[in-house]
Amino acid sequence: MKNINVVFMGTPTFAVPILESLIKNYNVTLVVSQPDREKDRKGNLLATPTKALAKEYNIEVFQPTKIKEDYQKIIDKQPDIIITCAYGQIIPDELLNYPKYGAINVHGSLLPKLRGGAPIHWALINGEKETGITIMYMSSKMDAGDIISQRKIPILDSDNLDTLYPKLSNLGRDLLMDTLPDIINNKANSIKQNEEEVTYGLNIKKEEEKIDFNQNANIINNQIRGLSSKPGAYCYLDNKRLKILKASITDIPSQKEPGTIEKITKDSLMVATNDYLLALKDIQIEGKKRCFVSDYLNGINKEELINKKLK
RNA sequence: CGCGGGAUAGAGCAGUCCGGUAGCUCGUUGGGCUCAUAACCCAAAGGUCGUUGGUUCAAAUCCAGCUCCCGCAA
Repeated sequence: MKNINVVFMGTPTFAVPILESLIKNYNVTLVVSQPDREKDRKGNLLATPTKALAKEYNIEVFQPTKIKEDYQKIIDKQPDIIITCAYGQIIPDELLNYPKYGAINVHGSLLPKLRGGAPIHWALINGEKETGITIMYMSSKMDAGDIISQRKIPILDSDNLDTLYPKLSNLGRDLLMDTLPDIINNKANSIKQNEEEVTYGLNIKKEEEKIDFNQNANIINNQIRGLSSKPGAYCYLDNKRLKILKASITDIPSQKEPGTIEKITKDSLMVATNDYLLALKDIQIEGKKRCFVSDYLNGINKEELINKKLK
């Protein structure tokens, strides 16, 4: 398979195992990623994860600001196939139509469910019991192309973003490796997506990270799972930002106004919601490191904390 | 030089303003109580107070530089 000329387009950590596997088995001649945007506190730009990996293997990297206008470099590589995974920009038709084996995408949901940039987050937030990977041909519409292959994975109650994300990333890698030979040998069948079943999992907005305790405990818990540990679901305690990284639902009915710290146990802050108490287990207060609630409770006056409200 | 918070025992914190014996809660170890225990009681170990320099009779504390961690913003 080393004779197949692959251009890979992808940006975040999710794409890394997939890219690495491609590098080992195919001839990846160019890696396209979003421009470096993330900075550390000193203002230094950090390389995107796929760029960092490409550099390890001495593969050329291309980071156009607008792929829509700036794609000739990819054509010049004369790819046999373009493989994308969480690239982050809409790719122009000229590119999608160029390679003889087409342009395919590895997506972190069971399409047509959860089209968009944050399918893993939303699968958790929505409380789904299963999700998976879809490999499809790309079309000009976001995540709407014909499906080549899919593989499912259960979502466990114990899963959060930190655990599900790498599972899906590795699943994507495995499915791609199993699917690619069929594509190259023209044995792949693809089917259209059922437009009536389309749902979206668009990128998370800031306001979607904020917790509204005026909901049922399981809804809040799913939000916490879907955002943990980064960016983290948050609320405010004493005007300080409090991220909640892990919680669990109890069967104790809430007595007080939603958001009230109703009870404190050895290892939990029990917060009132619309229905049952939510037991906070793992938190991070603004300016502090993440810590278990059991540790946090060792350092504070519990009497003063009780009946305070999270907003 | 984007804004702000922080660094004190294995963990979470107080003490810093106003310099003078290193504290709290938990954990660990040993002992006791108990049918038993994650419960209770007693005891012990565990700290160059991030780092370097300055002021002082005396610095965790005051002053200056540096390092690292975290939140926000991009």
